[in-house]
Amino acid sequence: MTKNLVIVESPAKAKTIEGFLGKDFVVKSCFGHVMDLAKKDLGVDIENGFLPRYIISPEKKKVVAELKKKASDAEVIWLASDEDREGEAIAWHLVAALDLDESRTKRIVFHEITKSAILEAIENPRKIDKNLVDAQQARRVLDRLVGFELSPVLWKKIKPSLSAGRVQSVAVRLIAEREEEIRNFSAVSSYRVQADFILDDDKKKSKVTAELNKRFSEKEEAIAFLEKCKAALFAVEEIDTKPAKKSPAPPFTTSTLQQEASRKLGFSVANTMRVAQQLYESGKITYMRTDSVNLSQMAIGMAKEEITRSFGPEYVKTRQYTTRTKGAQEAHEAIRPTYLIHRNIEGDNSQKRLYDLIWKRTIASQMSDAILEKTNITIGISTTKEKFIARGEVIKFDGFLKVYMESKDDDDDENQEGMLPPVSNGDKMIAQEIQAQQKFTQHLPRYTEASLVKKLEELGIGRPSTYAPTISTIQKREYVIREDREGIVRQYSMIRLKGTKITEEVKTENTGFEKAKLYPTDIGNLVNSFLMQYFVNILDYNFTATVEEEFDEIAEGKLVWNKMIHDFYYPFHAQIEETLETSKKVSGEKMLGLDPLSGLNMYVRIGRYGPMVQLGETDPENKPRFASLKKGQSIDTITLEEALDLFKLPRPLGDYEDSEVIVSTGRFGPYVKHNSAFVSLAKSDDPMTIDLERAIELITEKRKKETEKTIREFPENADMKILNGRYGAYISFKKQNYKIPKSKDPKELTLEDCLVIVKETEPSKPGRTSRKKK
DNA sequence: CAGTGAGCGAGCTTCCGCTTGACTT
Repeated sequence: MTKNLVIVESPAKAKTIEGFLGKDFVVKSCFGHVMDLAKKDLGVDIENGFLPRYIISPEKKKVVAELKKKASDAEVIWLASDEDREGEAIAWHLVAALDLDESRTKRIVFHEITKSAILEAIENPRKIDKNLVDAQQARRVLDRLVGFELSPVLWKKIKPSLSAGRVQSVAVRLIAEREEEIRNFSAVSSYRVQADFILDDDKKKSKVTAELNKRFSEKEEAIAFLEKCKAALFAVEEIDTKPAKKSPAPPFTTSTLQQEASRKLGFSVANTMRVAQQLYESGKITYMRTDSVNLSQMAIGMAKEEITRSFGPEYVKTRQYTTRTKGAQEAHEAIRPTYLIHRNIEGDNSQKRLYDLIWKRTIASQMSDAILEKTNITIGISTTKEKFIARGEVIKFDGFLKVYMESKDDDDDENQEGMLPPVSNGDKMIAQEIQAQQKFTQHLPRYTEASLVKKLEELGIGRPSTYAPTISTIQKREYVIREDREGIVRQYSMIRLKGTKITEEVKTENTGFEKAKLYPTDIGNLVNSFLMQYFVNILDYNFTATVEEEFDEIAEGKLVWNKMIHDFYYPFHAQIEETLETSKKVSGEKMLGLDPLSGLNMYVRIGRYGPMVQLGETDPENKPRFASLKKGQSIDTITLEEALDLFKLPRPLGDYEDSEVIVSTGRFGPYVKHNSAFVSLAKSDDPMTIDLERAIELITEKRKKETEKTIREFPENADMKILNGRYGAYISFKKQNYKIPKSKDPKELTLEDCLVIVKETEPSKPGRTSRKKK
């Protein structure tokens, strides 16, 4: 008999809390939401006041059954889900799913996982806040209505299986629009002038690098300036020294952790979350999905101690940060080490590196400001009114910089500011060399996964638990692709004045190289422009912020949730109907030109299976030829020549073992076909240029792998095989696969052993990756 | 797994936000 059953969302949290409470308490977790709208139809009864049709989520049936059993023999059930609208809804769903009666059900909340916080929560139970639940219902129903009415429009007007939603469609819009801006950008160049001086009277001949306070747009102006410098005298005219300070960044939230792990460690958003989850589950950090920068008093106390011990009391400056993020719900603490005293942890390399980052960020957030001194030295030129400026920065007290410095997205540090030598007004300077270098303006940077998360968070779109899944959805739908792209080589000119000689040199630089950046695909662009044309209100960057305000009103009891949904739905639904009626099917079709050989028209468009080219008209008499675009090609940029190349496949390479070898490209990329066997080409192979020799090499390799795949065969029974797969050895029998018990050595198994295993074990179910049956 | 792309029509796809395992050939 359990006296008290406490239900929290996360199992790791359950374990911790159980330790704080006495033996009269059992703590279990419900693993997040247990109920959701039915997936069939809309899951919402529109005619009946938008009544949601809830079901217990199929994957939660087991959890619910277990909790129900535990609850039935508990005296009091404490619902301790998070204190935000999703958490409130979870508590409410638990009441329904577990069939709890009000008299023995209590709702409690806490913001930090400490004994005192939990005990205090137990002392102050409350009832479920129905207004907050209603705000969640409004959020849920709105997302369902938008997603499930918008997506089918895309199926009809563009292509099946596409998706649209309040969050993902805005994410795609951001990327598509940024690419558009970059396409329209044209770089403008100007000449930046820098001089290397030495101090004339100084014995050490100290060096000073200074930049001219003016850039020249034309090369002639830069040369004219250098001409004036030939006979000029340079002297210090002004020294301006002023104090400055730098403050540490607040502790990590999900979004800032993803950004810093991306910049400092090169982690993808998904990888960061996976590693953080591992750290959380082993008790090393606090919860990793949070929008709060808040640290508990206990954590601040630990930080103070740790900083005093490691760096001295002058390095301590405790701070309580306030969350400014739009729509933040702050159900958790910031992400921090559970015990700041643990400087290092056990674990794999990724875990150690991410932990180190979290430790440093947390500690730094409670450290003193860095005190700096910034100095500007103005150097006059006797022959002209322009000035050279030398900038210096000296750290007087390092403070938090001893531990941690936040990275920036654009880290092209051109002016590294360091120490300047001591100078006085009037000091003479000698110019060793003056360079005018042609510089180009830069377009806005493309989004990385992490900088997209940052932007979404700024717009108040998405939640800590959905940033990583959203990023993966828009890539899975092939709206967006993450890739590296080569830069281009560009020429720039460098004009130097040394002594009295001016020389000009044309140099080259590589520009525009991109690493792991997000690009819109053809489908992404097409879907985005369609949605922008017909549903600009949903794609509006302020749409979420506006509905969030209404959700807040619902939570405050000032607005009835289904009234809000009613007011949103009917105009929106009319828009859907109108679009279905008036808009044409779109494919982004363009004519590229004429095939010089056949005289047929070449078109490029989005087909049922993605971007494609079509040679000839759609005509039942003379069917056109089709070909898919290759990876990396786009309907925006493909040329007629490239399109013609696509029809050069399949290409016969010659004969091998008396049958023809053909190279072509299919659903899964380029391949070589020989007899009825297919071999995929390597990344480095090009189907247009591959020769017979290389193709035979690929075929032989594949055959070798095939033989290695078989561990054992039995002459007595051809159906029975022991094969080596991705997850180790397994038994294959009559097209079914069976696991081999860990206790058995696959090499030692006899045919009899195998037959026993086949008879006694269930065949492995085909995985999610296998093709669906038609 | 492997050269699809017409048109018909069945039946399917799809949202966001909370949580982790179960499982893959």
